Amino acid sequence: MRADVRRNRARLLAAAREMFERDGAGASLEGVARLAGVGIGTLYRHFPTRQDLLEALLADVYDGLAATGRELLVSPAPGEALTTWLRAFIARTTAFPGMAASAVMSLRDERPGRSGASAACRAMRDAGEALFARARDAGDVPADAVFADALRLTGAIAVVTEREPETADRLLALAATGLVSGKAAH
Amino acid sequence: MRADVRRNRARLLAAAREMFERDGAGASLEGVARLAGVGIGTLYRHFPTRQDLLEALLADVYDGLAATGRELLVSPAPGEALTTWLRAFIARTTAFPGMAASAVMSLRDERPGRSGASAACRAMRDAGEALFARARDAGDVPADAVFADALRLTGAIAVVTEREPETADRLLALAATGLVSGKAAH
DNA sequence: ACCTGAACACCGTTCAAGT
DNA sequence: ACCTGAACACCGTTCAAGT
Repeated sequence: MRADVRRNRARLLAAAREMFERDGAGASLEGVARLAGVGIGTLYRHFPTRQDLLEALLADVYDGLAATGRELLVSPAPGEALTTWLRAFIARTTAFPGMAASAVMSLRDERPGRSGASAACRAMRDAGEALFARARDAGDVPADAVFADALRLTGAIAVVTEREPETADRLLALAATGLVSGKAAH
Repeated sequence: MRADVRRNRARLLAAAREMFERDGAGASLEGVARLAGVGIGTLYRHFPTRQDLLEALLADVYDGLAATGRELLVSPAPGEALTTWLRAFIARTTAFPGMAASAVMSLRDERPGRSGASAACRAMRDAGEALFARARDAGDVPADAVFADALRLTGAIAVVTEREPETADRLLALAATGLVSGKAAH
């Protein structure tokens, strides 16, 4: 990749992060290009859709979560390690309004021919799934629970509690404990 | 209210429902007005913001959920009655993409000087809370759980599983059972 | 090969004129 | 009192011209 191309890409990502943190994920793309000091056409060349731009930002988040997940794998309490990681997922996917919704979309996206966010997303999921499997083997997670569902549920909490960390913690604790006991849970 | 005003309002709501079901909650408001056979200014006079229009549609949903909640109050199994009602909440707030997000917003909205959706929302919450309290008294819900959190968590599931009823059921079952057992749940 | 920004299209919102 | 729709503003997106 040419040096100026790489620099433009980096500037666009930095500008997008700044604009999104100020105005949310729906911020003006013209504003992003202006702040990056490039033409609007350059933004579209690098990121054909808004979701592409969002997923490029998410890729960094996913790299960090994958690393955190691998670190937690050696912690003594499997169940606690899992909830710690899920809390980190929420905290880091709520850097700006709309980021968590984009994350949930990227979780659903299974198109194989994609690199970038998709590869980072897969690595993040693998790290989380290892934590999940360990907790399940330890009896800390119901035997029939599926990791993809657990992550989706966590993403759902992130979506509705953006910018309200205390509420996110309460809802995750509620989901962890279980809302309804016994056979009533279907 | 004058007859023509009431008729315009009804036409706008029917048109909005149709457009939203086709294009989601972000559908063109000009298109809604056109379909309703009124000028765009009339739409804005009746519903100053898109959220006002969405909440008017939600008010009907909330009325239905309040009625369902009161019926379920006499069912023999308190925990099961609660989950049935929560499932209904998800099913009825996902009539079109974006409706559930709007519902979650209306749950948060506590402005007292509002009628319409707000009153219907309060009645819906009261009915749900009665079911919740009964389930808690029966020991089917953790003693320290809060209804507002349970409803918010259910809304979160609705937001990320719009148009995927099976996924919604699985996530709600997971949240009901509990993701992580014991002290690991924080 | 990449970048630029004018040009086009579309939509949200307001408000002066009309009924 | 309510309705209309032209007018304005803003933004997303493309693409011909330039480097």
